[in-house]
Amino acid sequence: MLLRMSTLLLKTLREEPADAEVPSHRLLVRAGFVRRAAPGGYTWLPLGKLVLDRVTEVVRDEMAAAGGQEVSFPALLPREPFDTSGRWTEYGDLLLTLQDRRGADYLLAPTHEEMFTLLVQDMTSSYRDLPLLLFQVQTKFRDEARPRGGLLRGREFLMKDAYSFDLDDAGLTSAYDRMRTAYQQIFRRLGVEHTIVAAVSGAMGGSASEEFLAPAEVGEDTFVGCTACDYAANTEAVVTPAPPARPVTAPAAAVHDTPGTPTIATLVELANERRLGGRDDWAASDTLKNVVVVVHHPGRTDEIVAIGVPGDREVDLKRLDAALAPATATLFDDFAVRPDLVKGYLGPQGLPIRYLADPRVAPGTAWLTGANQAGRHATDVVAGRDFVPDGAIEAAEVRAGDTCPACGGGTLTIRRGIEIGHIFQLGRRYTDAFRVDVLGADGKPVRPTMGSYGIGLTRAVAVIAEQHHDERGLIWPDAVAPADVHIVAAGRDGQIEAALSLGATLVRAGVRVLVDDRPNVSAGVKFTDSELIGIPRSVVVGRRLMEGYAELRNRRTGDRQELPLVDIPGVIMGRLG
RNA sequence: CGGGAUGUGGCGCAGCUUGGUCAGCGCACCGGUUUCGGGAACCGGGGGCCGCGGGUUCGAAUCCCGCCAUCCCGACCA
Repeated sequence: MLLRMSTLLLKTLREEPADAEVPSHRLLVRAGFVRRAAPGGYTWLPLGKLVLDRVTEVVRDEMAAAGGQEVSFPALLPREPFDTSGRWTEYGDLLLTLQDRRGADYLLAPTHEEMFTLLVQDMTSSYRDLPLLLFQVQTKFRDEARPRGGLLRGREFLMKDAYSFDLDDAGLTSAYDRMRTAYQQIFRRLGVEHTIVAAVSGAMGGSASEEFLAPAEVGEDTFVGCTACDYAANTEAVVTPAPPARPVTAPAAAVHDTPGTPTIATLVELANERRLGGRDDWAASDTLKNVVVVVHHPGRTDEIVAIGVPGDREVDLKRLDAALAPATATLFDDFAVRPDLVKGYLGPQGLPIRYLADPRVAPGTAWLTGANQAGRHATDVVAGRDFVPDGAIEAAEVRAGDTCPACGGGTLTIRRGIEIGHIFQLGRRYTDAFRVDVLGADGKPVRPTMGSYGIGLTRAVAVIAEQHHDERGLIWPDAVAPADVHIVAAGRDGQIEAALSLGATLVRAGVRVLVDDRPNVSAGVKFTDSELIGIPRSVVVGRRLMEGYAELRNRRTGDRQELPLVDIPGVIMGRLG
C-alpha cells in the first residue's frame, strides 16, 4: 500500500473543532481521520478507515483463532423477534425504531441476540451441531439521548458481537473463558490498557458478566479496585457485604418530635441537641434514609417503591437501575398525590408501599428514622422487629474506602473507565424465548445455553487515540497505524522523486507507506502534519539527499537517526520484524 | 427529560449591549512572484438568503415572539 498525500483526501486542521471536548475526538478530527456528519454519526475519512479496518482485522483474527465463524445479519429488522424476546419494550427509548411504508414496525438493531438465536434454531437440530461460536462485525444503532465524546458514544457505531451456543453449563463456561482469553489477546495487540471488572448484565439478561474497561477520566463507567486483593468491579456490580444478623438488644422504638428536620443533616443536628435516646453522638450513619422512587416495569404499570439506605449514603441511581433491571427507576417527587407518604419523615414501619433495604440494614440493626408523621422521627427502629423489608437491594452509593466485598481486608478505590468490551453468560433467556432445542444423544431435547461477547470497534479506535497521543498529535501502535512508515519529502531538489522511489521499494517488501509528496508545502508543515497523523516511524528525505542520507524518526520516542538512504529499507524491515 | 451555552463563507471567531459604510478578521481555497528542515512572504482573487419562521421599524446579523439544531453538565445508557 502506498498512499500519496498529494492526492489523499486529507485536510488537517490547525485549529480544534469547537465541539470537540475529549482528546481522542479533537485529535482524530484535527488529523483528518474522521469528521462529524450527523448527530452521533461520523464519516470515516481514508486515514481513519484504514485504522478502523486494521482494528477490525485484529478482532476478526482472534475471533477466528478462538473458533468463531463470521456471519452477517441485516441491521434493519422487523419487530416480531424483539417482541418474542421482550426487548421491543424492555430496551426502552434506546431502541431506534421506524416504520415502513405500510406502517409495519422495524428497528435498527442495537445488538443481535434474537437473530443469532433464530439462525441457530433454523440450522441446528442435533447435539452434534453444537457447540457453535458465531460472530459478526456490524453497524449498530441506538437512539442515544445524548451522544458524546465524538466516537466514544454515537448513535451509530461499529461493533463486533459474538454469541456462543453450548449444550450445558460446562460448555458455556469453557466458551466464556475462551472469549475472555481472546479479548485479552485482542486488547494486548491493539495496545489498549484495560482492566477486567465484574459487571451486571443489564437489559440483556443473563448471569456472569465482565467488562473490559480502559481507565480514562472521560470514561462513563465507574469501577472499583481493592487495595489488598485483585477484586475489580463496575460500581453497579459491587455487592455490599451484609453484616450478620444480631440479637435485638435495643429498647422498644420511641417516637420523638423532630420539627424542621426533613434532611439527614438537620435530623442529626437536632437529635444531638435534644439528646434523643439519651445520646449526643448521633451520626448520619445511625439514621435510615428512605427514598421513594417510581419503578418503571417494561410493559407494565409503574410502581412506587421506597428504598432504605444508611443516612450517610446517597442512593446511586445507576446502581439502583442495575439492581432493578430490566425495570428502571426515577425519583418520586409527586408527594401531593400520596398524602400517606410523608416527605422527609418516612420510616419503614408500616409503610404502605413496597420497601427494599440496603444489605447493611440487617436483622437486629437499630435505626433512627422517620415516624411517618410530619415533624416526627423514631429511635430504636429495629430491622426484623419493627419492620421487615420486602427485599434487599444494592442501591447505596459505593465509596472509596469501603470494605472490599471479596477479601474483607482491603478497601476499595474508585476510577473511571471506558467500556470497550463486555462478555457475559446469557444462559437460556433467548433460547427459552424462541424455544430452541436440539436433540441430545439420548434422543431427548436439549435447550442450548448462550454467551454473548461484544467489542465496540468504533470506540476502540477512540480509546487507542485516547491512550496513545502526546501534545503534538497521535501516536498509533504498530498494529493499527494507517501506515507503517511516513516518508516525508522535505525539499524539491529531487526529494519527492527519491521519497516515492523509497516508498515503492518498501511497498514491494510488503510495507504500508504514506508519502508526503506534496509540492510547494514547506518542510515545517510536513513535519507537524506527520506528527499529528502519528504514523509510528517516519523517514525524512531532505537536505542530505545529495550525500545519499535520510533521517529515520521514531514518533513515540522522538529519536532521530541519519542513515544512508540505501540502508533504510533494511533497517525498517528489521524493526517491523 | 432538567440546567447552561451557542448558531455569522469549509474551519475558528468578531460584530449584537447602543438597529443605518458590518457583512468583517485569521486559517483554508484559487492565480502570480519569491521562499524551501519546523505550521513562509508579498500581490491579486473567489466564496456567506448572518440556523428557520413570524413580528416591530423607513431600515434588522443586531430588538421582540416562536421553532429547530448543536455542544457542555446532569438524568438516561451492554
